[in-house]
Amino acid sequence: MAEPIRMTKRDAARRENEARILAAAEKVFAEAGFGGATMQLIADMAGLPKANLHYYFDTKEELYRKVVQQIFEIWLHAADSFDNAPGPVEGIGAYIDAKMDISRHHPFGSKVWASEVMHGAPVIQDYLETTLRDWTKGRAAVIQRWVDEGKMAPIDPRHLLYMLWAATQHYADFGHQIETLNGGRPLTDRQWREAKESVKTVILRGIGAI
Amino acid sequence: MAEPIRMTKRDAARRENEARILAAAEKVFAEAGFGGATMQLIADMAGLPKANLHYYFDTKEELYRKVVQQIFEIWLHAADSFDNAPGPVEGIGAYIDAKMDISRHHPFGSKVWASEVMHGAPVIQDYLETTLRDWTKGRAAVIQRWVDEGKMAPIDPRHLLYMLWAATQHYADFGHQIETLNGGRPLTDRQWREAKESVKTVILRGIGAI
DNA sequence: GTCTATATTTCGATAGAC
DNA sequence: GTCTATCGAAATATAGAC
Repeated sequence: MAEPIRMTKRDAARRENEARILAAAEKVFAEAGFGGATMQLIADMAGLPKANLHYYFDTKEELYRKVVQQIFEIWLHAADSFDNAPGPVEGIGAYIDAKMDISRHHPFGSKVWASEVMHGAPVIQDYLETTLRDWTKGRAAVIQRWVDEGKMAPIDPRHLLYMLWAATQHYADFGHQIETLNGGRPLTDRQWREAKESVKTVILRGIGAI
Repeated sequence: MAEPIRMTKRDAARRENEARILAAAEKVFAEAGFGGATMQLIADMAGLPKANLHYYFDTKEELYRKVVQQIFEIWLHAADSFDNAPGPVEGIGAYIDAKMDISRHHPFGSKVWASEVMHGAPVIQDYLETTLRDWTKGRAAVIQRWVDEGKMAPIDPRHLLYMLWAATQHYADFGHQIETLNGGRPLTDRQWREAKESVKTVILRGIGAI
């Protein structure tokens, strides 16, 4: 009779510990890279003995893989803003907003993703070739339709998508450089709004949508 | 009497070995990150015994530092295209051309730079705070002048610079992703030209310069 | 200047008591 | 499930013959 309750408690502890470890791992992997990250650093940041990490995640690589998968999900959700939009002003505008918000609130995830891709995507190559390829194909078709409908200038949809990814993720991946050039201070709320507006204005006017 | 010649030969050998090591190190650091790179890998790629690396560069960190400095010089030279331009179309257009060429021909350097900044610039923080800060201030002033002269729309010069860096370097740093989305094949000459034109068109129209 | 062999350290992973 | 102690592998760095 006590079993269900004990299982629930145990499961709750497991979930919490896993979440703590994943959050710590995301930060450490982002700041030190996969090779520079150590299980000891992650354990210290999670407030757990190193051996416990190996209890929840067999190997360092498995832990890293989970972190990258987590990030990938976040990227995919940003695409929702893109859908069901009547035209590029709403669709691309909302997408930029969503991506900029992610850069601000998930900078570690963005960096881990960037690092993974820069090193040749040794862990998530299959995602690139399946999920991301399909996603890109679909969005490129939407953009092409907007071009055909005369709602924006004729731009290669692929290169436009790359520009959107580049411009938005830059604020996370190169956040340290931006902060340094900002006098060593993080961007304020106001500056983040200005950044968003700058990106949206240049892109939307650049594709002839406004 | 023979000394000068022997010194010259020795110096030539030294320079060639250093260059070989630096080229190999740039590639390995780019592909594996600082932590993932090993002196053995670099030595193998340079075709030298591992101990020789320590003869030319005392520590792994010193070798890495030299690689990053080399890259920094390349970035600075790209700024020449930006100067002495009558307006944004010529200045920013030439800058985009130069940065895109660097992304194509120095992808490893770009990745090492990106990785260094992403990890908080532990090695080149002083460069960010001096050389890069001054450089950015100067270019931002030029852009602001163009705005004041009515040659382009009122855009925050900082955010425009970030967009230029982001859009151009993305083709190096995320080259693997772009290649995967291109059917697993590197961009052709034609596709590189299209990429350049896309970036230039969107940016220059986006800032109201064309 | 070059290279082999090795010292020293660090890290990922595990064993085993609790 | 948790934690201490430790193993074994791998990496940086160096010693010393040539």
